[in-house]
Amino acid sequence: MAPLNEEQLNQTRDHRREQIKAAALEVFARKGILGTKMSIIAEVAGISNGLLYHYFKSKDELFTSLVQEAMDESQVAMRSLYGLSGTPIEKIKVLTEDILDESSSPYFMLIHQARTSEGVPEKAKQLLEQYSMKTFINLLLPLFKEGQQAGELVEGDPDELIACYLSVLSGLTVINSQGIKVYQIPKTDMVLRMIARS
Amino acid sequence: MAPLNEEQLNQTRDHRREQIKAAALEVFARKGILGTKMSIIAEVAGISNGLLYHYFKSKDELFTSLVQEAMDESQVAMRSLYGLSGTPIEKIKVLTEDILDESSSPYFMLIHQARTSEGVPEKAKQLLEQYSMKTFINLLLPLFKEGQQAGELVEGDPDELIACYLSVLSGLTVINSQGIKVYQIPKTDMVLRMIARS
Amino acid sequence: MAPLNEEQLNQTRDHRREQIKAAALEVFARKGILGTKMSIIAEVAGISNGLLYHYFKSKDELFTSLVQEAMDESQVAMRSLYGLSGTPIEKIKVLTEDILDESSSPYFMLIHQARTSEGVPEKAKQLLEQYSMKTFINLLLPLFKEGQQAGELVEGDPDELIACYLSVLSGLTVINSQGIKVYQIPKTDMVLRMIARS
Amino acid sequence: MAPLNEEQLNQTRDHRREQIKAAALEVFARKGILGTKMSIIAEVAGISNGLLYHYFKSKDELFTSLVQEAMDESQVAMRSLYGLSGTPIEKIKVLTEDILDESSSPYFMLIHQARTSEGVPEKAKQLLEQYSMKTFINLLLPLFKEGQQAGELVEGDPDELIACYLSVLSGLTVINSQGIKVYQIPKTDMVLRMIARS
DNA sequence: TATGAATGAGGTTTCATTCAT
DNA sequence: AATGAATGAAACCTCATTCAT
Repeated sequence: MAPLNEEQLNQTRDHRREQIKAAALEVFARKGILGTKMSIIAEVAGISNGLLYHYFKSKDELFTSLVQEAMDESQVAMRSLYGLSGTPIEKIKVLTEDILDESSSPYFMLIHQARTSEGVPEKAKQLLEQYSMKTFINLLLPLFKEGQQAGELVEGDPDELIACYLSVLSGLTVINSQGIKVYQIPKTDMVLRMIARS
Repeated sequence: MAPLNEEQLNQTRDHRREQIKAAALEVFARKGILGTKMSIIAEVAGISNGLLYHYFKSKDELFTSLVQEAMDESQVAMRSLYGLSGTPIEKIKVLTEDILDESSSPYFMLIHQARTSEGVPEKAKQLLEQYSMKTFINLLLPLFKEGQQAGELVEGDPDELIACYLSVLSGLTVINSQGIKVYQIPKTDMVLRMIARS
Repeated sequence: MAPLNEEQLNQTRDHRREQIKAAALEVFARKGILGTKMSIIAEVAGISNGLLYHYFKSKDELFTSLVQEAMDESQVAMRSLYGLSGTPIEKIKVLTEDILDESSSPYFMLIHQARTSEGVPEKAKQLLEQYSMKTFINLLLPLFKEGQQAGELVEGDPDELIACYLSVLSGLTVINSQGIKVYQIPKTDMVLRMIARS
Repeated sequence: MAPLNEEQLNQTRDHRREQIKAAALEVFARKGILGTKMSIIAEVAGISNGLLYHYFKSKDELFTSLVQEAMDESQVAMRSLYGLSGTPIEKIKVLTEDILDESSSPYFMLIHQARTSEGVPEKAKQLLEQYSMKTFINLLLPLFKEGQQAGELVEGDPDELIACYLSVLSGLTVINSQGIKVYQIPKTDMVLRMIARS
């Protein structure tokens, strides 16, 4: 008599949630919170306006949950570097390309939006403060230190080095998207030059 | 109390316009178009809400006129480099510090906002397309070429070099503001390393 | 497992209807029409949202059918007084206690809600007009007249007496519920004093 | 050059506020919070929807400020009794008529709505708890005690007496409005009988 | 010119009701 | 019969812009 078994339901629900999150991520990352209308997200997700609120309590909650996810994913990406083979600088290159790659960058762009835009919900701001920058710096610290010892990276306070490197990438990430086709440049090498010893 | 003569009136009028523009620049640069309310601009300018509309037809017009001005000022700043004494890389350093300096950066930030934000009026977008990037590149081209010939800058297509350099600065500009005190880093040197020959 | 026969099906159906009505009565009586969400009724009834609509076409219909039932029950309660032994004032006391008793009052509260709240469906209003007050007055008229003749009740137009008495009870009913524990007062005696001859 | 002097402005503003409050009081008192649409208040006040928000931050704030005012006014009405000449029961009769009089009752109705309806803002609830009932009881306590000593009122705990008396009036107040023309009865005398010694 | 009240279009959110399974 | 996802109308609220003075 039950219309759908529990597993099927959960599957559908999870699928919908992902579908909505994917749509929201795309739009939020590109347009920021204020530039994003819930109706657009609904449209992109191919669902009705009201259904959004079946899955997320509010625009703020949706945005915040994406920020949370973005932070997690970013950390995973950074942690995974240590599993790769290669010299420190090579690993950093992988990370850089990953961030600058449009297809994977929405998460980084979202974080950028959350950091630099107006209208970001308080909770998202707290997430950023808790996790961000310092956390990322700590994650990359061993890698950069190793790079410095190997003489691959420039000297100086590694914390500052990483912070600056991430800031530049964060900025470039946005420039890179937006449909702004400034120039298709091999940016990776240039960014690396900031931190690489010649 | 004799009524003001025409010149005085014009002076007052111009003064008001500048006053409004200064306020608007500050707010737009920090909060973007969508994050900026006309009422806030009025408040910062110390005038009433309605008076804004005596001087600027609309929010869009106000924003666009600021973008125009920002482009002009940026060009002036770049052109003025050629009047300085010093090697190319030294001149580029001056420009970089100028851009990264918070107090002078609102214009650069505004341009960044205009390039990367949602809700930018069509006319402002056209301005950006007309003038921007290519124009700036052309302005800096002699300087960068000179730098390459002098062996101070890395080799490669100078257009790409400049575009990338400006993109990074554009991104950093926003990071730099926003009260985001991520880290107080001597960014200038690091940014320069992207383009400087070791 | 043999399929259920028709009678069993009907029984199930009726049972469900009662289950829903009981839930709805409780919630409507406490929160009024506008304060009551269909989803809450479903939850209280322990069924799904959609199933409500298999048994009742709409919120309005559900509410209206409850009002109908409440009217009927109230009349039954009043009619049953005549079967009791005791003096008129004693019977009225029984009725009063019955109405003020929280556990039995939902029906009276519902009628109160229907009379005094916004958003009451037209059909429920018609029911109230058709049946209410005048009907109740007529039901109680013999009792009150008898009481007056016995010198137990104050004199005056018995219709007015009853109307006022019921109005007061109606008002108290709501005060009494709502979790408003203003004061635990032996209200019955005081209310009776309004109509009882000293 | 100033368009209107400050006094004129304040006058206009105050007038508007009162106009809005009057409209809101009327509608809230009759329909409760949930039954009242901001657009209706605007319509009744003869202004645009948006202007409401120029004067009151939200529906909740508007409602709450009215509740505050209603509490104040009620207290004033009760305090003023002590300035009247006459016996205690005569003063209580004045109060009763005042409350039951339709024209002055909106305030009492609003308080009733705030006490008994769903959707009442938290702040309004706090106001009710702070001030209500106990405060009113204390205000009337001397009067009722005096009445008891004079043998005009029935005996018993005066707190309970007052609480019950006010509850009945509160309930009647709503019945009385709503366009429910149940019966035009001389209710005052009947209500008084609840508390008056014969 | 200058003010701040006033308007109204448009965005967010809720919830009765319908639909697919 | 039963479920819970899905829809869409309608309410609240914001803010660019206009208006009366």
